[in-house]
Amino acid sequence: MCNAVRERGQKLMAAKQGAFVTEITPRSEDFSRWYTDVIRRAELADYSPVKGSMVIRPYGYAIWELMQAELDRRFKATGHVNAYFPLFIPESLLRKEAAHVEGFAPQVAWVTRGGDEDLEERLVVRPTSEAIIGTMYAKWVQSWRDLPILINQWANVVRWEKVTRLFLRTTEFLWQEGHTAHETEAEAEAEALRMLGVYKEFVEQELAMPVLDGRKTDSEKFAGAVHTYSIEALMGDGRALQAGTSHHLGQNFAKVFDIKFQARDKSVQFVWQTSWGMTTRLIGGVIMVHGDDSGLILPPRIAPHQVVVVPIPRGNWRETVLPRAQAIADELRTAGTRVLVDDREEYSPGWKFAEWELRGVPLRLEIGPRDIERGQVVLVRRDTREKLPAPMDGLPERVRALLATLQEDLFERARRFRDERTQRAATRDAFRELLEGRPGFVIAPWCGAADCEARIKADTQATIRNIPLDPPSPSGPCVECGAGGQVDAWFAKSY
RNA sequence: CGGGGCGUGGCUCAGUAUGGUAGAGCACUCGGUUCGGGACCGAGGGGUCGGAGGUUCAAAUCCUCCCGCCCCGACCA
Repeated sequence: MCNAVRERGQKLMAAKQGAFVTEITPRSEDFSRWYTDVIRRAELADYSPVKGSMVIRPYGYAIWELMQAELDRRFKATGHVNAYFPLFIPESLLRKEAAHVEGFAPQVAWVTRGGDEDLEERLVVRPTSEAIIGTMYAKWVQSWRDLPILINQWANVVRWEKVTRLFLRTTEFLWQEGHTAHETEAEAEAEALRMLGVYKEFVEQELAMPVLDGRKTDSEKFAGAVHTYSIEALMGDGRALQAGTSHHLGQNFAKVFDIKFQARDKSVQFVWQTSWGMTTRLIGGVIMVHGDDSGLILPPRIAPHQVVVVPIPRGNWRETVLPRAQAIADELRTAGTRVLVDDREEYSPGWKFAEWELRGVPLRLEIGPRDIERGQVVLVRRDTREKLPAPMDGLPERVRALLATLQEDLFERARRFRDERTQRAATRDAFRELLEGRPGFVIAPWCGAADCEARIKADTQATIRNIPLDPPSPSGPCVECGAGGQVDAWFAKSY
């Protein structure tokens, strides 16, 4: 109660001091609350009556659609095709791969009844689709000529999570899962790495989120994989977020699902497989990497509205200002920019400024009678709040250039933050100090033993996020046990 | 799943120690004046207090059980 009173007091103070938005908890005060406040106030998502499950609202879904389009384009460009497999998987199929079941069993939702009859065999609601897809691949592959199979699926999956958070971990979530089958181990390995590269490029280019690409340790890899690659991003509170994973499955699933083919040398072989996925969690990542105390900041490339036009009503503005605003919007649209004209009369311009900042629109375009006299508009960047008067002539080009700059600047800012929060530790004590002082990535030599990894996790909560591809030689002995270091690993507390 | 916190109009909360039948601000509706950083005046609508039991003449308030959300830990995208 005391807290509530104090908080309200602080919010009022903030308002008096000229802060623009007072309806969300400041990021520095309580990062978690800030995160959920932003999501709800920006209308990205809402809690649903189903425990652990959320509703993705139109504005949030529009972001997902833009991500989907960009990812899908990249999948097609690398020769993949989309298909759809069933939501339900017979228990017996899931059980075939021992490590796989073991990994997923605690998170699986079961269907035991259909209508008014008990099922003869229980079904699981897919937590991932290796089992059902492997079963189908066994039917489709006879010869080396049938390979590779490069299929992607856009779907929902269910994992019975104990603790859920909007976007980051919900019982049901949306994702994309690629499942490929190849003739050789080298080909599968190349595919796993290629898709990791696609993910990195996508996240950095479209989401302006710098990521570290690397390999997971054995204890962190996907259940049933030979090895797992991931890209890891650093959130605004210094915790890491796994933004995408790509697995080399070897022949583990091929052997249990019997996916065989006649090879070029006429021998019968098992296929080599990969799988890779990205989820709606990325939306949570975008919020936590770019957002500020005023709310969301969306990278232009995934912003549902890249520009919001706010006409300033004054005098007979409906005859003068509004038509100009509409004309400018049309011009921008023709040039390929996503524009919204906020012509609502029930809200003041100031209210609209705050509202669209909260919703993360990258660029605001103000146009009023004064501007029209001068043949200009006022552009305002969401990230820096800079006000930039711009002549009406050549506006589409100016806006496009500004959006591109903003996209780059967001990436640069995030990269600088990540770099500032990435430190090296050579000793056990230094490692612990760094983690407690300024949360972020800590690079430290590791001997490769699962024990050391587990011990570090147990007393610092930090895990090895991944080990960079082509790691340099270790910088010293293992931070935990002092034995010869094998690699420099990237540690962090994570979501 | 363990520890802690919280559920009262759409939102933020007051009211709960001392039971007497629900209030504020914001939001919303209508009318008018406004509008270059969350405008103002006037008139309205809306809650049975997370749910179910119980105690009592009387329960938001006391008791029991259940549910949900948030935060911190063990598991995961």
